[in-house]
Amino acid sequence: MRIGVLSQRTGVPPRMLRYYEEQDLLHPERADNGYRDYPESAVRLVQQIRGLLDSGLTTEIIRRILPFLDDPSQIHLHPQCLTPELAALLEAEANRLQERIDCLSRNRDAIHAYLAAVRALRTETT
Amino acid sequence: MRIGVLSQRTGVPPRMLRYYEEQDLLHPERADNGYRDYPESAVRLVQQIRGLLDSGLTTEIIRRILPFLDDPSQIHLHPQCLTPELAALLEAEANRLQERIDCLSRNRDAIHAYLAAVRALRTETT
DNA sequence: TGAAACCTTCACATCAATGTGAAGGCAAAT
DNA sequence: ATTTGCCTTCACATTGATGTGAAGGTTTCA
Repeated sequence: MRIGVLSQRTGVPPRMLRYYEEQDLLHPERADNGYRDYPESAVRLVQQIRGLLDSGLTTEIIRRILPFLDDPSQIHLHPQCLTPELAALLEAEANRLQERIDCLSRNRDAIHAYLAAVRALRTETT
Repeated sequence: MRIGVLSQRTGVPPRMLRYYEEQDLLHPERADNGYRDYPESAVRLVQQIRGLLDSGLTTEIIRRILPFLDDPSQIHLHPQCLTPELAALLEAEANRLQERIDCLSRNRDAIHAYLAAVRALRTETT
């Protein structure tokens, strides 16, 4: 699929898709005329990249962990590919994700608690 | 406490503490000589702001939800203060936090799954 | 009193992510 | 075949969060 179609299906402007490619997050094939040719799986991939970017991860970190996220080909799944350094990096990234999750969860809970408290007050005084 | 102390205790440079004030996230008192004077509670507040910023929230959104997050004085806790519009805004923000949480959780799980799979392979072939 | 270490404001620089426009080639349809 | 719309690259602008430095006042302590 071409860049315009992928853009429409993901809501991400073509300019950004080219930028993600420049950042080594996408690697579309090229047609004979030089046009980018994305596989069907690119739709989910772009959505995943967007979600991670929106969650405050930088393209550099995304580039590093992306190869290990729901990779269907599992080409990396050879034990000798998981050096201790790489394992440590992945653990560290997972921990940083967890920190963000905890932070967001706390604040989500605080918002809900506030709403619940006000509503309780309202019914109480009705 | 003065800005240098708060900076040391939070790891956030003074420049940023002044920026957060400019963005209406912090409101320190001023001493006679014009120096900023932060209360003890500012330490936790700054940590909370940092967590939210790191999680991809913008200062504008943080400014809007901050008054409702673990506010001990509960000065906002009057039912008539919670207009339907404000309630909707808070609900919407909570939902956006939830989306981020889900996205980060999925990717954290994917990393863990990858590590577990490689480790299983390793023991299997040992 | 003077030096060191803080504070103030102002201003300009940087960095990542994104917007936008120009100049030109390709493709599908009337 | 020409228009219309998409594609290409190149390049400069913007925005939000930061870094950094200048110029000057304050506090502390020797």
